[in-house]
Amino acid sequence: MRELQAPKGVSEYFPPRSQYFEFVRETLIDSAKIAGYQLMELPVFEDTELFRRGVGESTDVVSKEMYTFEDRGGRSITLRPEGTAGVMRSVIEHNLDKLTLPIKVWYSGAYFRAERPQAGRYRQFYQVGIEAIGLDDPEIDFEVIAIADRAFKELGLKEYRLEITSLGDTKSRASHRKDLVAYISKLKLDEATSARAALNPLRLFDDKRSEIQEAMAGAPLLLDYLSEESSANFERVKDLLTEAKISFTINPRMVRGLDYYTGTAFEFVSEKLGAQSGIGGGGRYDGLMAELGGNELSGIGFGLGVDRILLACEAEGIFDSAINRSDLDLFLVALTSGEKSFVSNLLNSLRNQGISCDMAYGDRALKGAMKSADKSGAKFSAVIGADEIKSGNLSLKDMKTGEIKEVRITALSDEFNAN
RNA sequence: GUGGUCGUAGCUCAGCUGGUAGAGCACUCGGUUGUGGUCCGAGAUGUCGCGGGUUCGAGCCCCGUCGAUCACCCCA
Repeated sequence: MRELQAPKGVSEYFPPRSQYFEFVRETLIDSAKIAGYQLMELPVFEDTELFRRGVGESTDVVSKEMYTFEDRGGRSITLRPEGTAGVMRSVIEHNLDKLTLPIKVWYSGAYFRAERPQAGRYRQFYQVGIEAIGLDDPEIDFEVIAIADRAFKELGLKEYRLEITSLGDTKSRASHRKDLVAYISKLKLDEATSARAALNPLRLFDDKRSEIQEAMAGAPLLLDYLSEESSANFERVKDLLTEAKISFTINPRMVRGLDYYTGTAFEFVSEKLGAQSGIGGGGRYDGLMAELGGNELSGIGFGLGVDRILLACEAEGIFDSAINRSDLDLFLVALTSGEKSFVSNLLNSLRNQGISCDMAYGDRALKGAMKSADKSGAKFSAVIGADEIKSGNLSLKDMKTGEIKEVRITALSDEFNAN
């Protein structure tokens, strides 16, 4: 074991793979931005109470997966396990709900859950999320789903599916729950499972064990209990998705892990990942704002798992053809150490003019320096020796074609700005 | 939190029934005068995850531990 190593279960991204991570994250964010969502930058830690009330005591996330500690002032602090609760807190705290509605925000960052690590499941993971608050309308439900779907298509993902359902309103949920509990009480379950069912009977729908799935086959479905309004909303969302040619399947057994969801709920699942195949999910939450002490505003949002989406992209071979994503225009090589300060200055002045360029550092032989030029992925390279400095001309080499053309050193910036 | 598998050079891995380590890739240098990507040659590299035990002797066996991985639970 190394003396120092990263804590268990964290994901890290470094070159060259970090460029794909960045690409994925930026693509997800762009999809939200072009729909009018604005940045919300929030703390990674919050008062523990926020998640207890916001996410729900009955959830596994709160009951056993939070990183909670006491700070120096004796306050109970928790590393955010998800993003929505923090957004709500901030909206309420800064009275954003008094402004024009809906509030449409996006956010991105690290989240923390103390789970056993697994492929696609990390203790620190990254999400891009959006929330549209203060509007209860199928149109906005559709918009939120479409933003996620557009992001995935933009990335080039094909092997994924969208599952949707409606979790109904408070009344429909209550009557369904009553029947479901009655149904479950007749089943023979082991201790752990019935304890889980007692906390949230819906969980049993999600159990992967075949005996449980068989036992649940005849269980009453929430979709059959929807109120007229919920049902009409759900129909409208489905129609909009169909019109937009966003394919989906209805999964009446879908369960969301956090307690606050109501109404439209959805999940994007990659076909190319293992057990942790959910690449994004979200839904509507009616009672959350009020629960946290704010106005009775409804909202909808999603969280997209950047780590898993990156994994899915790789599994689909999306980056195979992207051989070179380097941003460098030019790579300079000093022939001998005598030209290094000249090159260094030239480099600096080119950068001042907005040209992305780099140079071979250290005392490497020309062959080695050219190798680093190659590896840098720069579009052009140039060797600078005493001759070039004297004449003021250099040979600009196109690294792809090998073509060389003479350029005045003073005209270098024009050469690149023209492109 | 539960269970399975695994942990050898920077990376991917080989190492027979225990005798103190190897390959490919990558890396560095070179193949005569200042141009990379192919080819050829040379070179460097490891406390075999860590700790303990068994043994004359362990990378290979046993125990523990840390980590990874896969599944359950749960979820992004």
